[in-house]
Amino acid sequence: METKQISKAVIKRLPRYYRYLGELMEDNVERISSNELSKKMHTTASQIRQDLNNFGGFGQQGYGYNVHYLYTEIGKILGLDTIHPMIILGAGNLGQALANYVDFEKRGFKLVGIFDVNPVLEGIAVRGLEIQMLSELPFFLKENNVEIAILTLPKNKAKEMADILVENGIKAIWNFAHLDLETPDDVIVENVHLSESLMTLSYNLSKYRQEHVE
Amino acid sequence: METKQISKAVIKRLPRYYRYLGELMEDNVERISSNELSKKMHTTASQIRQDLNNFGGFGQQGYGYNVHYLYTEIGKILGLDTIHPMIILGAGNLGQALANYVDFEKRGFKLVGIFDVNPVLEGIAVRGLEIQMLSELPFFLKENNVEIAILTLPKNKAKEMADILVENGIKAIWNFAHLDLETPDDVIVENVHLSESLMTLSYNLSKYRQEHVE
DNA sequence: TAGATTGTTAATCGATTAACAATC
DNA sequence: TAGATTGTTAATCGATTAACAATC
Repeated sequence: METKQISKAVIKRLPRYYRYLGELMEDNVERISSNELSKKMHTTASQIRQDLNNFGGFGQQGYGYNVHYLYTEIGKILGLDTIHPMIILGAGNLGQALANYVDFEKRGFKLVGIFDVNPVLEGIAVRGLEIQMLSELPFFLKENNVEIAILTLPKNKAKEMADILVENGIKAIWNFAHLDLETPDDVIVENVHLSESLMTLSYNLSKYRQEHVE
Repeated sequence: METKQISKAVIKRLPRYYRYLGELMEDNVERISSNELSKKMHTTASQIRQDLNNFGGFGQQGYGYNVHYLYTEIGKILGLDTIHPMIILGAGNLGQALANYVDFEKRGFKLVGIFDVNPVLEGIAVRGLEIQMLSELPFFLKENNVEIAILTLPKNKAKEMADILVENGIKAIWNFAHLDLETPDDVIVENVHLSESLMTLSYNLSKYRQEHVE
């Protein structure tokens, strides 16, 4: 089944809509118009309507959007209505931080394994899971249903492990390593390049200084 | 001084150029053409030349770009040639993980303070810095030169602290909290919304499944 | 019904790619 | 010099915004 191609820009905005709708629900707001929402989100009503209409007509003329309904629908679109078993490769500071993110489990992202190379870490429990050695990974992948692998290993190790993940049929990698993974087309890679984000901040700061101090 | 407006898309790509050029330097590559680089980076030579020419003519006809020179110049553009004193607000898992990121210090991002609300953490050393109480933050900001504040606090606390940061003249916030900070125009906010990144991955996974399994 | 607001088409704006003259 | 490759202008493509008929 081939679905209509939806632009990356739209997809990147969906989680933000989801977040705002969640907040509206917390505030017991029942319905909202694209215009009101656009003001809250500092965007245009037109963009909101265009974005949502990629997925269906969730609103009603003269009424707007039902907050709860829209929240649920966007949740479905984002795949938050199913459980996603995840493993973490790299039990360093970042790996452990991600393991302890409560929000993820709430949204269906369920941690089922955590791995590292460092023998010192073996057996230490993180969020109720004992850290395993990366050498056990291929066996683990064959025995367990894993959807998403989180890569928080150093560059070289990350590259090596990505190959093993692909060989064992993993189709989604959340990559925190400072490299672009070379994976087949059917493997989904979502990168979080923290240092690049910090450099962007640094750029904006420098530019601001140049424009205002001199 | 008003500089020509450079699009966000271009700026977001700069750190990636910087990373690739760094790798080329490690491999002792002296010069590279936009065409070669475009193949490595899976982009177009045209885009590379356009991007770079926003900042100046770094190349030479018939020769290409000198890797070391271009690396240095992009570093300067990104503000990596100066020291940026940073503080971390929130000494939880993520805060500590970021504190221990070796790469940051290498690029001039120098951690000078780490804060939390939890009294249990007070005085515990992270990367040689004792965790301080957030109540001491305003005083600390008055006494010390701080450029960047890293926010790894929960939502509510983050909102509150952002106001204190702004009041005390902080001009750059690296925000990991799950909210959009409402700050004055002259405050630069760079968001890292991890859960939104994970949802994007989840969306792509769901879409892939729909297109291929059914 | 009248007013509000969507869904959707058309217009505009911006970003990417192509092309090529300039020049090393 | 001839070949290579940039810097830059022009063409294309895509995304955002505006407008408005449809309809609740």
